[in-house]
Formats: sequence, structure tokens, C-alpha cells
Amino acid sequence: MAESREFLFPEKMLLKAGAGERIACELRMRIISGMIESGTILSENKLAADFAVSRSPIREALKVLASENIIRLERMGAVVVGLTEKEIQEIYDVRLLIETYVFERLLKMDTNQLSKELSKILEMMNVAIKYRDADEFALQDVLFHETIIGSINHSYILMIWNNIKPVMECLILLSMRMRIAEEYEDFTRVIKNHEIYIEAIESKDRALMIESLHLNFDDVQVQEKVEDLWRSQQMLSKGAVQEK
Amino acid sequence: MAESREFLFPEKMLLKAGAGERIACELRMRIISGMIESGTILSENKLAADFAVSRSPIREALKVLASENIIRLERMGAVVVGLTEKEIQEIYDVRLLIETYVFERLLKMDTNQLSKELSKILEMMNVAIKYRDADEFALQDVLFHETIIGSINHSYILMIWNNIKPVMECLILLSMRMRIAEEYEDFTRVIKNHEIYIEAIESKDRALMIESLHLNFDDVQVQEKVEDLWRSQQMLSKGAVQEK
DNA sequence: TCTATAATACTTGTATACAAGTATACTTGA
DNA sequence: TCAAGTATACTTGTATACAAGTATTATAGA
Repeated sequence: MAESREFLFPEKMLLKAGAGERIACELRMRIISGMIESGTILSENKLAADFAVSRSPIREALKVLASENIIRLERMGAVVVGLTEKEIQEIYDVRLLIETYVFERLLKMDTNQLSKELSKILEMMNVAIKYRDADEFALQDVLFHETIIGSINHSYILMIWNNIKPVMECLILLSMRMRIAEEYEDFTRVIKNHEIYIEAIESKDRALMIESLHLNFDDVQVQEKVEDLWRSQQMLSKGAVQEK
Repeated sequence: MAESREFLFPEKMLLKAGAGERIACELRMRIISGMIESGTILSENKLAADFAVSRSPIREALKVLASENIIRLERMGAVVVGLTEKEIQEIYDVRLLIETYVFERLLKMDTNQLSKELSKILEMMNVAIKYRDADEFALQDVLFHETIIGSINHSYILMIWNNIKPVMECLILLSMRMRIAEEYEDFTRVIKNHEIYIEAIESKDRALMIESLHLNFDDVQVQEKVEDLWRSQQMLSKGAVQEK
């Protein structure tokens, strides 16, 4: 029987991260997965005790999460807001907005180097599938889009991406973990969509790009209700029967 | 002779702000105005001494400025990046991007209430001009656009706004302060542009909206080179001859 | 039993202390 | 004079301490 994992966020990502960042990632994961329910009030002291650190890194983490709109810093404690389906849709609105903008810029650029990088990432994703590594797959997926966005050298567009990235990353991580066990063919379809994306960039075909973007969103997008994420997550990690 | 002002950022904005926020605003203003030059290395200890506070609020402020891309947190000290003209252009790219998006949404909404609010702000701006209050004018200008963006209730679009707002605010503040002394007619033109914006919203006229948006950007946009901002700023506040 | 007031326990914001690591400068040797 | 190595002073990251304020709870009075 699989042991219950102590941390939801992949620890390999946090090798050279400070305590604050580590805790931000973990809390974000717990909030988005539903493990920490909306409305919960987090206290710095309590969190510090739970994570066995001082309040300093906790404060740092809470500031980050507040800037991502998944908690709200109030006078007495931080209120967990979480993500409703409306907000998930909004995140994808923003992605569509900036990726479309980026594509317009790419039309006027040489995209040879970019195209090579993307192909490399795609191969990494294939390997991840081969070894049923959902986390690696998700991370490469995020990297794929980050590479595209970063390629136009627009610091403020990149800033927008950096703001939504952590939450995106969590959503994709959770979605992939849920699906890798059974819905194998989903992943090959995701790969296929990314291939179309690359093709759109190479041929500078607007329509194709929009199509693949939509395909990708519809695919990766969490069709399940957010509240179900944690339940699935529990079942995956514990492999045991849960009450209820 | 006017006395040199100790703080660049309007203190009335910071009445109920903590030390961290206050310092972030002040440092941002000094960096964007050029008072603190690009390449300068800021040390937490030194800043703490300068502002006569402990390192805690300083750290908080530096984190904020780093998320705005105007400083870069490194191993040894925070490197001031500042704003080049390229980056100022990029900020306006993003504004154009989101305000256009917002307008598309407004087309499908009832904009009566919004239009009233905007008219009120416009009157406030007129009063500010009447009393030659550049700061108040700038703040109301920012509020004008924030009100539009906030009206569509899109938390992630609002998040983007909140990310670029502080820097925008500084740019507009500096620009208005420089111009209020002499270029009086500029302000009535800004008012005029905003009136067009309201009209575009009321008539739901895409073309008109784009036009007013461009007019507004071209107008408010800092035509002067950024490096000149601080020099002008110094002359304004000291009213004395500067070397060089 | 209900209300008002006071005591208490918990909250955040800021200041200080300590530890680990890095760049600089100096000293020592040739 | 130059090079190598060491000592020192400064950096950030984290932990702890303290202060001011707020919600809760308990107690006293009617």
C-alpha cells in the first residue's frame, strides 16, 4: 500500500529553494487541491509550528500566496480563498490573452531556435509518459509554454506569466497526477496538441495556433470540479479507502 | 525658495500603510525617477539604517520591488534595474492589452453605473487642475483606469493591473509634476481624452475607445527620457540650480 | 438568565539576534 | 613585485523577542 505523501509539491523542484518558497509551494498545492478548504483561517504561529520553522519564512510565503489571490491577508489571520471554477476560467483567459499576443510577435521573428527548444521539451514529455512520471510531464508542459512566452523578450509579458505560473503549475500537476494512472491516451493527445502548436509557430499560421491553444486548454483544463481534486489526490497517494 | 522634499512619494497616500509599504513606495519612486541610479547595489542593512527601521520592513519592500522587476535580488545585495524606455513601452503594451480586453467585456455589460463613477473622477481631476495639484491629478488618473478595469469583475485581469499599477503610478506622478508648472494646456487635453474614453464606453464604440486609449497613452506617456526625470524633479523641488 | 465590563489569549508588525556563506583586503612568503 | 592563503567585514536567511491591537471568554452585577 502506498504511503501517504507528506508533501504535495514535488520536492525535487525545491532543492535549492529557501524555506519560504518551499512552504509557499506546499501551501499553494494544499489550497488548490482542496486539502485546505476555502474559508480556513491560517495563523502565522500555527503554520510556523506545523512546518517547524519560524514566522519569517511563513510571512514570506503568505505574502506570495496573497499576491496570487488564493489567500486574503486580513487583520486577524489569512483567509483561504482558493479557486472557484470561475477563477480557473479567468486564468485561462489570461493565458489566451498573453499567448495570443506572444504569437503575434513571433510572426515577425526568426523562430528556428525556439522551435528546436520546443521539440526538445516535447521529447522530454514523451520520456515522462514512458515512465509514467506525471510530475515531470506537468513540469515540462509548463516549461513548454514558458519557453514560448519568454522567447519574445518582453519583460512585462513575462511578468504576467510569472504571476499566474505557480497556480497554473499546481493545476496541471494535480490534473496530470489524476489522469496518468488510467487515462493514458490523454497524454498522447496533449503531445499531439503541442506538436500542432510547434507547427503553427514554424508555419506562422495564426488559425492553427489558436486551434492548438484551444485544444490544449480544453485538454489540460481541469474538467473535474476543483473540490474533487483533493479527494482524488488522497486516493492516489494513500491508495486506501477514505471515509465518506 | 522651495525646500527639498524628503519623500518623493505623496505621504497622504501612506496614512494607513505599514513601514514596508511606505518604504516600497518611496524606493520605487526614487528608482524610477532616477534619484537612485541603475546598477546601484542596495543592502538591507544600509537601507534599514537610512530609513531608521529594522530589516524586516526593508526585506518586505525589496520583495515587492523585485516582483515589479525594478530591482533584482541577488546573493549579495539587491541590484537596481530601473526602467529603460523599452520597459516603459512594454508597460503600455500591457495596458493596451488589458484595457482592450476589458472594453470587449464592457460591450456586453450595462455600463451606466461605471459611466457615472468615471464622470465623478473626471470632475475630481478638474478640481485638481484648478488647484494645480499634480499629485491629486495623477492619482485620479490612475483611479480612472483602475475603475474601468475593476468594473468587469475579473480577478486575474485585476491582478495584472495591480502588478503594473505601482510603476504606472510613479511614472504618471513624475510626469504630471514636471508638466503642471508650465504645460497647463496638457492637462485639459488629458481631460478631453478621458471624456472621449467615457463616450466610447457609453456608445460602446470600439474604434473610439482605441483612439482615446492611444491618445491617452501618447499624452501621459513620458516623452522625456527617463534619466531626465530626476533632474527635473530636483529642479522642481529645490528650485535651485543643479550642477551639470 | 441576560448584559456589560474586564481579563486573557491570540493576532500581526517590527526589532533584534544568530548562523552560514561570500567577497574583499591584508598578510605572509618567495 | 607578485602570488597564495587567511582573516575580516559584510551579505542574506532564519529564529526569537517585544509591542500594539483585537477577538474571545469569563466574571460580576442586575
